[in-house]
Amino acid sequence: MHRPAPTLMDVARRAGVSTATVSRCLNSPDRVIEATRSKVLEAVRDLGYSPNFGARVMVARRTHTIGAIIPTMENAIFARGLQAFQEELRESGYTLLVASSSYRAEVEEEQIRSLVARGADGLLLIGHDRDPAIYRFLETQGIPVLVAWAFDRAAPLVSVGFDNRKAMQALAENVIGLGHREIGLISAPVKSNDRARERVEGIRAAAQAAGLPDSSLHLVETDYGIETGAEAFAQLMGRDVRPTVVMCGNDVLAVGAIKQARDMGLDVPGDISVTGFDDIELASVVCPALTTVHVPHRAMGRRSAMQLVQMVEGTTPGQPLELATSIRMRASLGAPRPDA
Amino acid sequence: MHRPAPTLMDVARRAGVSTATVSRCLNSPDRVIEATRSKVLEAVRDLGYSPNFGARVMVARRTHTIGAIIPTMENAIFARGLQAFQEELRESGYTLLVASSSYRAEVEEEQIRSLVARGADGLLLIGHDRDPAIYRFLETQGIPVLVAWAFDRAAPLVSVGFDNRKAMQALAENVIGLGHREIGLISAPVKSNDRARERVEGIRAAAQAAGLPDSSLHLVETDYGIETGAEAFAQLMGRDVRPTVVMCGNDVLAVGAIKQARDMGLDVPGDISVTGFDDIELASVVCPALTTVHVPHRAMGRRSAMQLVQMVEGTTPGQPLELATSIRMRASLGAPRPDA
DNA sequence: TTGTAAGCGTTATCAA
DNA sequence: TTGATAACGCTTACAA
Repeated sequence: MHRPAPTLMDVARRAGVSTATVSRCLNSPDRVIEATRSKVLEAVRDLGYSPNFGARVMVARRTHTIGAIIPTMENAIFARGLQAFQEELRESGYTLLVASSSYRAEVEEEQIRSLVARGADGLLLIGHDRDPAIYRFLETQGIPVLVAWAFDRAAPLVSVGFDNRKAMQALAENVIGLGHREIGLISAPVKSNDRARERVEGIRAAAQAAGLPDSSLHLVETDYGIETGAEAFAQLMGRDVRPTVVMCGNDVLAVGAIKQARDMGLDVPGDISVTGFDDIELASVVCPALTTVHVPHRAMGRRSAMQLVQMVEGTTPGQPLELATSIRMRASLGAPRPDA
Repeated sequence: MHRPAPTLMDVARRAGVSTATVSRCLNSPDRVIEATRSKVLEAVRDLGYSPNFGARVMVARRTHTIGAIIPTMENAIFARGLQAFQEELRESGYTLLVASSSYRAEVEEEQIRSLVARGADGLLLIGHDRDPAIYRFLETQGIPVLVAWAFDRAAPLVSVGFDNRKAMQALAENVIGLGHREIGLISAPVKSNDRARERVEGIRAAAQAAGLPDSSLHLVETDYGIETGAEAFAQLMGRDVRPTVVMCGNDVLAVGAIKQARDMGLDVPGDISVTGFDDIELASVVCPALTTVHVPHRAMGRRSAMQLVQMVEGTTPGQPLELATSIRMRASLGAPRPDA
């Protein structure tokens, strides 16, 4: 545990050559004669040599590493997209380093600095909402940054994602079209979370367009989780005016809502409709299956990786890419009871 | 994008001091007087300076980085434990780097080398099954390695986890106790996956102990996924002897099985019982709720982090820790039909 | 309290 | 084809 790792020098000594030759064997094997090469490679194996990354980076100025900071790993949404992101990166010869911020802005900032310090060649961030100071920092560091899971052509950073507002608005229009007039909303905290905020705004926009008064929207904010979704649902059901539908900011909250409805003996969608956002596996497994907005997570991950690699390699300045979402109509959404 | 990042030298020049002083300001601020310090810190801010990790590591020989390689990110099981792992690490001042191997041994090996090269102070691996050569490599590198999600006191590496075999055996005993005599098994591929293998063996052990012939076990191996679980289930149902229960190697496969049962018009557990392993959120959400083995993922993550930090800091040589699992009896498991 | 200078382990440029 | 040797950006004795 405390034995120092072998260095290039150790290998060179053992093989009876110079460090330069060892380095060449490893990096451009054809520039070295066969006999020397095999001698060196043998020494490498014997010693279990592995090049020191720090030293290598210091001289090469490139780490072939991409950093990603996501709000949480404990979340199928990011996990799936990230897996695709990493697969694509790997194919381009890059390694992915992941950190999670637990949805806390100050932790995210710390992680950004940490990944930059570690020499990440590029960064993937989720959403646009953050302290401008951090953008200035990234600017001076000259590190390409891509935003995913959101799309905003006007934002300071290039994004590959979808329009959260538009997507949720489309779903809300459907909901209102079915005749719902009192709409419950369960949202993740909107502070420093543009995705959550935009989704709520999408619903507002749809309501306004349909001529519904502001009072017909009943909002509860809560942390991400099945349990918290259930609690928020119970809270909504306890209010004076009961909504006929509960639209949730994501599938996990929605599943919590459905669970709570079951526990309260309410029929979904007979007594109350529920919708989600993301279309993770949970959505099609829960009973009744969840009506939700389908997000092309894997495509977003892959495209983000391609885009970011291009930015890092200087081929392009970074092009915003908007992906389409679609609505998955499933059993959890129905028309409100006529007598309600 | 191509502007070189500011160096310690740049900061020193701007603040009109030596590089040593700048370094001291950053690392031991009390060894420098207030006036100088503020001058330096101002220059740091102006320039958006961030220390070069490579250079720093080269001299400090410590990265305060822990690497983890998991089979996949797209999986609530690892995600939850890993989130806890990272939270605990953060509290101890370590950064987590995650890589995923897509369940491929050769990719895992590549990732191990990559993380080692990046100067990870310690490594977290999943399960014990891998090429001995890689253990030799880790040995020569002198890097502490901890195995999680499995427990085996006899294995070459210290593990923090649970006994997959014992856990599954306990569940199987329950199943057999209910009267099941023909048991379907859906397992992840057991090649280089000791967890999967041990779970199957647990069932075998229980069957043998109950005097069931080997022929009463009907095994299908398939990749991880809801869809693949569904296909495997359909395959089992198509065989000459229909099992009365299908035990799955994990919850995701089990949910696929339940889904397929529904699609085939089979009642669970009336016509066929289904069990899982892991107790992820999916398990309690699916209808009917899934009987499964509860694994203390978060605790495992936290304890692994604590253990690994201790190993890295040389406080202890690493102590194996076995965590207890328990059985969650839910609606998906019942007694077989008497007439079956 | 601050500055000077010697490494840390690589890679790359020259010469040999 | 190979070997010296000078960077790379930082920390840390040691000197001042």
